Amino acid sequence: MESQFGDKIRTLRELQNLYLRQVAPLLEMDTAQLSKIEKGLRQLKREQLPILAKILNADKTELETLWLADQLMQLVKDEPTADEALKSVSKQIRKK
Amino acid sequence: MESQFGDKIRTLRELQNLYLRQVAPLLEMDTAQLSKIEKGLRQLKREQLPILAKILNADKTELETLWLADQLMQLVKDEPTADEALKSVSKQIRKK
DNA sequence: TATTGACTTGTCAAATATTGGCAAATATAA
DNA sequence: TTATATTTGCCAATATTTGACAAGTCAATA
Repeated sequence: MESQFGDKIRTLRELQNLYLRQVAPLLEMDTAQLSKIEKGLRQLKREQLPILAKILNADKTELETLWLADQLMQLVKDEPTADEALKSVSKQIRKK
Repeated sequence: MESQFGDKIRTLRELQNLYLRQVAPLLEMDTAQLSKIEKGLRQLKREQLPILAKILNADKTELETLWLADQLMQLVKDEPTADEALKSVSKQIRKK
């Protein structure tokens, strides 16, 4: 599982029987880019998330969560203190 | 509290009675940069962490955790799904 | 086995973002 | 005022990410 977000949007796209070439232009990119995004080799821009959610008829919040989780994972994946750091941030967030 | 990491290394530096101008060159930077790092306006490079820990006579793991937490915070701070995303990553990490 | 359509991969220049370094500004103390 | 420590603003240099295109694979099928 390379990218949870990528896997998800690929699955959703296939469920809707859409081709890359149909979706990509709606995001103003070419199929190559979207292909890479689905494989986790590139990041979708944050502001494109709602657009994609609409295209795929998906829950925006769920996609946002997966997208953010991917970003976080990238940051912590080789960090020995990942667990503690994540916990610490959760705690800080909850305080707000 | 702008930056947990910055606050911490500033405190440690002051405890050791060191000036920016004494520490900065050991990290091959000027005082302005280090000042910004302590205030959370710039990031210390990951690979400089162990060097700084040694200079400040600090626990390397603790600094790593604070440093990583700062990076994570930057990513999630305006995200409505921050909490869920953080939890999800924690779970994935634990599986490894 | 040739063609077609969908997707993937590699490359590289262009666009963005981050950093380094300097000079000037501020602050505090003597 | 002078001296020392730190901060701030600016912008060039560097690094990272992206966009665009071409060529590639793969599977279905004529």
